Amino acid sequence: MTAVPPHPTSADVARRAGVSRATVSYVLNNADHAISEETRSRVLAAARELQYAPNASARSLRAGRSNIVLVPVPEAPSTPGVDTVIGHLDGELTKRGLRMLLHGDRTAAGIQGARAWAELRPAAVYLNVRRGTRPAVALLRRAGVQAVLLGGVPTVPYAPCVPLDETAVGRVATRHLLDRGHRRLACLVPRGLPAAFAERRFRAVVETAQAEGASVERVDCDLTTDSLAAAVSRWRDPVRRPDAVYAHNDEFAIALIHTLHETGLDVPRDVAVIGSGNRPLGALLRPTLSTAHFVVPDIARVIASSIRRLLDGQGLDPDVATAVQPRLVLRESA
Amino acid sequence: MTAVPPHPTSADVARRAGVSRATVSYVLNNADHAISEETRSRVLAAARELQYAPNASARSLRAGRSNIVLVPVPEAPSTPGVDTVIGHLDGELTKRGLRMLLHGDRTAAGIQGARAWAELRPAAVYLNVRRGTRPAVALLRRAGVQAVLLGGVPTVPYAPCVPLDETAVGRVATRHLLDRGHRRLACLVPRGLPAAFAERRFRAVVETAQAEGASVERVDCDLTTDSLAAAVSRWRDPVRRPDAVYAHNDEFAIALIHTLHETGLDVPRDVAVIGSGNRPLGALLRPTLSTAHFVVPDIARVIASSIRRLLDGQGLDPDVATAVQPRLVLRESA
DNA sequence: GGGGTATAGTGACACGAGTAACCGGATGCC
DNA sequence: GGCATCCGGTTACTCGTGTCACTATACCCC
Repeated sequence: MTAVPPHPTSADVARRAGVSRATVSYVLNNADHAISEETRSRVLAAARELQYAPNASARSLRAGRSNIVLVPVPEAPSTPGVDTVIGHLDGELTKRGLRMLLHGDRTAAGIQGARAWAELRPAAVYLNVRRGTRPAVALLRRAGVQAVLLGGVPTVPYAPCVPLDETAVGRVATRHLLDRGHRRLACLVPRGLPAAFAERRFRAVVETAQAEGASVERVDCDLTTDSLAAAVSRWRDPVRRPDAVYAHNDEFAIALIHTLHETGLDVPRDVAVIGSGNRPLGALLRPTLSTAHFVVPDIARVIASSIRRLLDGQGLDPDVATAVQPRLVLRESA
Repeated sequence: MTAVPPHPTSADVARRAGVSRATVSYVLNNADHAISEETRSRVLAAARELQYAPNASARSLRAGRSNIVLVPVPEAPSTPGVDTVIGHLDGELTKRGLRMLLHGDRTAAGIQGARAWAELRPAAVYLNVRRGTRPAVALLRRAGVQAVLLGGVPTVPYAPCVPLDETAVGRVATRHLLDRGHRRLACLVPRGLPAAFAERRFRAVVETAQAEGASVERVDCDLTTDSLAAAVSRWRDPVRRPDAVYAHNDEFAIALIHTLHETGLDVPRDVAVIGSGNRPLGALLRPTLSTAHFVVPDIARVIASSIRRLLDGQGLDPDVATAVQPRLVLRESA
């Protein structure tokens, strides 16, 4: 391991171009400071030759902020679709001159996490409303974070919020089942996921159903043969069988349909099944899967645009409300 | 939006504790500098009361490096499992006092990307060997990045490398099919993925098979009914039918098995099928799916430990070689 | 020739933290 | 008493950048 020369600084560029460091700075940030075309090009040439890259630490120390948008993400991208939102978000933010950095948020909970994020002095932070408690937001604000944008429900008064409601897919799916005339529903409640997550979505389904006088059987299960078979076996008896099932997501829906077939029940004739997430496999296996899902690119776009607007002193993107509405994809299974 | 007070600095802590800023620094970094127990606790109390969080920019500017491990990730987590490696990696790095930040690498290609990463002056960068060209690594080194660790094959002479070979799962799966006596193989080559990715894995399968005198039919397809059905239809004729198929990954394997059943072919009696990735659904649908996969937690552990060791001036973790070997999960389909 | 103004460029300071060098006082040892 | 040593703490400099305030030259106009 030979000693490597240190990275060139703006002083090196200045020396090489035969000008002062201030001039280099003005040129490279093309500030509106009069600089002759000739020295400008000399500076640019020197920077290129030295492969100069400004030191982000020094820059954000001086500026008091960075161009970083920090996105704390949960350890496992368990929620299907969340990972893809983030993938799209990166591109959208880049278009707007910002740099997205992901940071696992499992390492520090509560206010500890906020403190860790604050250390980076990002320009903006986009995080789940559950993590964005009032003290956490206050801490980030004091740390100089200009835009703290929350995602999720319920919306809170102390920070702007993209009302991205994961339970909405459950509601939309349920409403479709009701529209088709089903009144005896069932809802899978996965054990593997964080309990509160599955629980909330179940409650949304129940509320939607009860408003129409429909019943909802609760089916706790996980993604194993035994678990699903046990749940399904008692549905052989038509009296105990629901008309339709909301399977929480497409993986469970596919597995459920498979298990129903093995039990001798047909989908959708005996039981209708609907999932959520719009996974590719759902369009492929027979019967093809009906599903409710978010329009990921639209959501990513309004989040990025809202962050940019907040940094520029404006409010949320007005398209937020429509972008967060889930869509239905109707195929054979329900 | 009311004006918020700026974030407290170490000077604020010093003022509150009635000591100098240097003392605060010594206490908070518990350097081996004699400080009385009494002032130490006064400083700690002041820091806690002010919710002081050090400014990472200032710290890394002064130190010339940060505790950041930057991991540029491709826009789409195309390789199933790569995303989960990263999830595990975060935890492993945190255990070792490092902070992982993910950065989309689609925004800037080639040396441009390296320059963007260099701006953050991370302590370490872990990136794919394809992105880690010689000039890119040299640039990072000159930018003060202490540890540049590459992942992937081929290994290169100019930087330490974790030889994580995505084609290895294909080889292991193929070897299993050969061991079972299959000599007429087929291999799915997905169109959706980056071409080179699918192509490399296909070639690995071909090489492994030819060494044993077996043939490999190439099946270009994507994850749609039409595409798979077209491929499978000509297999109704036993003369043209392969003994066994490597389906590239578990999603394709599940879809393929489904299509084969609809065509009237049984798995594994008529055709054996093996995937890779060890997805949960594979253990569930009938026939249960055989699959080759990487042991994600082990891989994450050796990567993290190697980064830590490189920062400490040591070499790669000696367990790297064994950790990157893929494992077979044998179930019903092959 | 004096005063105003635009142009091109420089000097110097601040941002927040880490740390080498220094300093006064108490203690120990011959 | 004289010298070294340890303790507890401070002063002052540094990292790389952005930018305010300033200088110097040239030009124009009354």
